[in-house]
Amino acid sequence: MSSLLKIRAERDQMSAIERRIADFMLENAHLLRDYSSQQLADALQISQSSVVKFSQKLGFKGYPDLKYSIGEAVARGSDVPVKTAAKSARATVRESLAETLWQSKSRAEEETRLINDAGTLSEIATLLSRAGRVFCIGFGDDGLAAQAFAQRLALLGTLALHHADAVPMTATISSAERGDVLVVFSEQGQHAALNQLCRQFRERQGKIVSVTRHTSNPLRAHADATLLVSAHDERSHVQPLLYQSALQHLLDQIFVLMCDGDRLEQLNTNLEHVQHLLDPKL
Amino acid sequence: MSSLLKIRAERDQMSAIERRIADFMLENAHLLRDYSSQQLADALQISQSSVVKFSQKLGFKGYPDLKYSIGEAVARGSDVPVKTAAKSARATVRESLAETLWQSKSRAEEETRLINDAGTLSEIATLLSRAGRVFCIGFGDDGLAAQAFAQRLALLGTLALHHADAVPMTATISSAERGDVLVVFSEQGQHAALNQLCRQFRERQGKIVSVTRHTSNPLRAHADATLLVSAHDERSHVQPLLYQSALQHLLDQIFVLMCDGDRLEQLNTNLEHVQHLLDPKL
DNA sequence: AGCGGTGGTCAATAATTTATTCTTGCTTCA
DNA sequence: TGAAGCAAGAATAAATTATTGACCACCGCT
Repeated sequence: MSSLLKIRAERDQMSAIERRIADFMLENAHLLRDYSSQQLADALQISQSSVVKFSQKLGFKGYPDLKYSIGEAVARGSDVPVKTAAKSARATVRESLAETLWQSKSRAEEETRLINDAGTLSEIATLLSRAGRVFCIGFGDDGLAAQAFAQRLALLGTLALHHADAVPMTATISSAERGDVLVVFSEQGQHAALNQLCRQFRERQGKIVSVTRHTSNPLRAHADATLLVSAHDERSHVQPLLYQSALQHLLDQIFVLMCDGDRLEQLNTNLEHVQHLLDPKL
Repeated sequence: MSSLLKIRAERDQMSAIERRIADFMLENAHLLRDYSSQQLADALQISQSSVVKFSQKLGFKGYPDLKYSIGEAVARGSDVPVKTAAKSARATVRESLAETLWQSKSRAEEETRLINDAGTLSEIATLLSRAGRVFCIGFGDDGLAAQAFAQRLALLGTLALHHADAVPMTATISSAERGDVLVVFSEQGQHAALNQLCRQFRERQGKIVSVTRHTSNPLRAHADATLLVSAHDERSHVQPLLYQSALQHLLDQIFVLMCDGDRLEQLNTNLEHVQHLLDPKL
């Protein structure tokens, strides 16, 4: 996996100084060859140990190891595109819109893949498979994702409930018991009401899965398992699209993982019923 | 020039020990990452200084520099192909789920791109931009897509209404007038109630946009403009995911096309408000 | 507001790695 | 034979990197 992508993916979750290091590396990846950890530290006016800790935090043995890895990434050409360099001709933009937008989505997907290890995904899939009931909650766009996910689960024969409002959810949750799972969708993970809800749910012995952006946020801390999304674009109207796409892909993976033997049959039966409902002729 | 090539070229005029170093590096280029000059020397039963001198003789600043360069060469692929049999089968399957699923989505996206020309997309974007009110309707998964789209439009300052039920929609539509647009989401396009609705809407001089799978279906026939989705997978539980993804991408394109000047400002204002709502602290 | 606790930073320093120096031994050629 | 030239290694200097411990800021909680 490209170390540059990894840096990009983790960037959100970094402290100010770490982010400066990350940015420097992303921008000057090809110059890094001539930088020792000390020189890099001097260039950024920070301490050398910060550079080393940065490297280790990303999972490398140390600074030289990270440097080596970046060297590989650059050589491989999987360099992070400097910017989506605002193309001059509007016509060009239009023609390739589908393609460039999809590329952005692909990048977001890859970043997201890097920060959720496969083990966690299957753990969550197992957790949901064995759950008594699954509660999904989220507001705004997150609410729609929650609802869609709940519908998917329902097709698999899992009892899944969804709310886009904290008040009825509070009531519903008061009946939760051991074995139930709460899936909380919150891009920023800052919503006080949701944290409250989690505490309440935890008291009733339920398991909590959080789905948030890859920043440090209170919601993650409360959760038994976390799903993380990374999606970036300087254009404020595009970023939400990328977030939604990466999030959806994550959920889709969970869904696929849950589709085994019995549940798959259940799904097929349900799909057939739905088909009939929509078009009695068939 | 690739450092590996250089080593091979110089090999013939090297001393015995240098040649052993050269051979070791050529054979184990991909393992060199984990060797310090001392370890390499130990492995070859030679002195560490010989390794350093070897590096310098070849024109590198020192051993790390040579190592870095070899890393690049390997990454660039100018090396003997590495065997990738390391991972266990199960782990590989798991890890690649994300990737293969995404590839499937990419395929669906591409198919979909091919059957909707850019012109149609911008026409629809224009239509929606100029619309008085936009009505979105769909059932099941389509309903969620409709809702999400309506929410997006609302953020752009367009008056957008959404229903997942034909009955209230009928009522709402009865107030439709020229300049309004109805966006009908229906994967199969077979739903009688929706056709009914379209007829009613057309009588009131509204424009109709259909969003369906790329089959011949009655809904397409009723529409002024059509969006088509292509998504195929033999696994019944995967196909809906692909459909959803491709559909979403189409809608995202429309959305991006609609984001210009005024509306973009409106969007940013709205996003800010939403941000405040979710996290008053910011 | 106050209070542990956590996490991040830096200066100092330890540890490791790399580079140089200096010595030795070998070969070559006058 | 002996001086020059060169390769290699041991010892050591230099550099780079990694760790430690102290300090501070911030966060969530009471």
